[in-house]
Amino acid sequence: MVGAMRGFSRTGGPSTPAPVGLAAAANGASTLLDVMRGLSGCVIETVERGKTIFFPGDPAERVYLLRRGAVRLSRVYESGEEITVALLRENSLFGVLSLLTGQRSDRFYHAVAFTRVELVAAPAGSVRRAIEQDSSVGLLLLQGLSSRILQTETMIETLTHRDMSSRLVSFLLVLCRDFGVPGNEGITIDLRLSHQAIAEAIGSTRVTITRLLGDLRQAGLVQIDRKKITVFDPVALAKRFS
Amino acid sequence: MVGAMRGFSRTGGPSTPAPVGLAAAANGASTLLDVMRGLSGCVIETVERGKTIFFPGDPAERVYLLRRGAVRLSRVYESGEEITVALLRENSLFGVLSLLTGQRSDRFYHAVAFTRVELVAAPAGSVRRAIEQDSSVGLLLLQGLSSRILQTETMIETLTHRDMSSRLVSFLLVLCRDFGVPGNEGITIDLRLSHQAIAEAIGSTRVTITRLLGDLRQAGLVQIDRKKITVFDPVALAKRFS
DNA sequence: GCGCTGTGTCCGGCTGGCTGCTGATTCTAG
DNA sequence: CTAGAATCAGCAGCCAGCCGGACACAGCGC
Repeated sequence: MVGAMRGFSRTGGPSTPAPVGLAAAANGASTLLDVMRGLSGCVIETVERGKTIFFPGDPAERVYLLRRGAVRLSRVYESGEEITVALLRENSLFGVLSLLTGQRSDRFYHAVAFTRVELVAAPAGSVRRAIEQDSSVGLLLLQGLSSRILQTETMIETLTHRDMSSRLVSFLLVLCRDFGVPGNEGITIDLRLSHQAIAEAIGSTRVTITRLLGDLRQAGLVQIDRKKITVFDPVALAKRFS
Repeated sequence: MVGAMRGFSRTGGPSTPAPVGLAAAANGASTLLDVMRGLSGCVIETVERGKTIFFPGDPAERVYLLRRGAVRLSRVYESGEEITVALLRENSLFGVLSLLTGQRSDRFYHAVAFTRVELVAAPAGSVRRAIEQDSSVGLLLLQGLSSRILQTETMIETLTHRDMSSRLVSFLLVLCRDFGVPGNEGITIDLRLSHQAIAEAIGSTRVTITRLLGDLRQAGLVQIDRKKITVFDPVALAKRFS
């Protein structure tokens, strides 16, 4: 399994062969992206929709920053069932497992490009060194992780709703927050979502999602055009909680 | 609401009035606890079981490290319903919201001491400064947050199980990992858990939990003595997934 | 053209939520 | 230490919501 086709196209190291993580240090207002790009051993990758970024069981040696697109983190069970643990939006950090204990560890999630994706990957050791050499790096990473935690906790909130209707509504609102682009008639979720994908994210089944989405559409709350969902009025939708 | 009884007992600042976050810096092998204790403005608190640490709406200005005990992070709805977003174990970092954007923000969770709790609280600004002055601080905090993320994601996995039986089993295993103390006849979860509390954590109802726990007990998989659950054999329990 | 993936719909069956009640246990205040 | 209050646990019955499986069809890519 390890080493199977990855569908990557590497565009070499950092655009400028920066001196180990000091480039970004100079000004304090630099972004996470700048920092990551400046790391030694950093690689900028483009991954096509549906291709794997890492498999469960792969060694965890790099930290990723999602620069563009969406990534799905999922758990695969022996039964073949697959559940989505997180749908990462732009500027999310992932693969942080590698930052933990010095001892070598393996991925247990499956990371797949949910859309065409651009990401920056840096070796964990390199990240550690950069932090030691430049304190502002640590702060930026910390903020990145903090916002990941908040996102994840919102998702937990979504999942503890008892009835599927509330769960779906709550999930749609999360998606609006993370992937929504405002249009003239509401917020459009910029992802091509199949009912199956939604079901895997909120712990339901395809059929149920079809039914509930149909209800929402008939109620005039959402619109679906070629797998893209538009929420007309998030506030009105939020009232749909049981 | 803000400023209501908190049930705190503050034991002054850092035991030694350390120079702004440099104390812990000296040796690289220091712990998160050492770091936090060394921060300027840091406060060590003891909170009794059931007392609130922060309310939703309180200003988010401090970062907490849970030194001893368990903390429940929950969301309170207008309906009066309350769901548990996280059950934090020892050495968990929380209140990280305050690290984010420089602009002032407010808590949206309710943090309650689930057991008698000892915690270290430091102002966000102080944490930021410490990171800038001592790079090793950033790394430690990062590792703390990383492990929080992994915990949270495990919880998401638990919550996406469709049938309540699997969900409960999965949750019990999480609790064993986080709060389990090995005994001569299995692993005992060192928390006094009411059925209601479990229900609020896994999105179910009190009655269902009662029934399912009864089933597990009758199957000889767990034992419950005065609200403390003992799992005889986690491996056997894990086979209980649908 | 064909196959694949995704959507829409129907139905039977059962899980699990809801309500109401009772006895047990724990907490608190006097 | 005890009495009363509050929380907790267990049980039963009812019913809706959701799952599982199955099938037809639409759209799209190859």
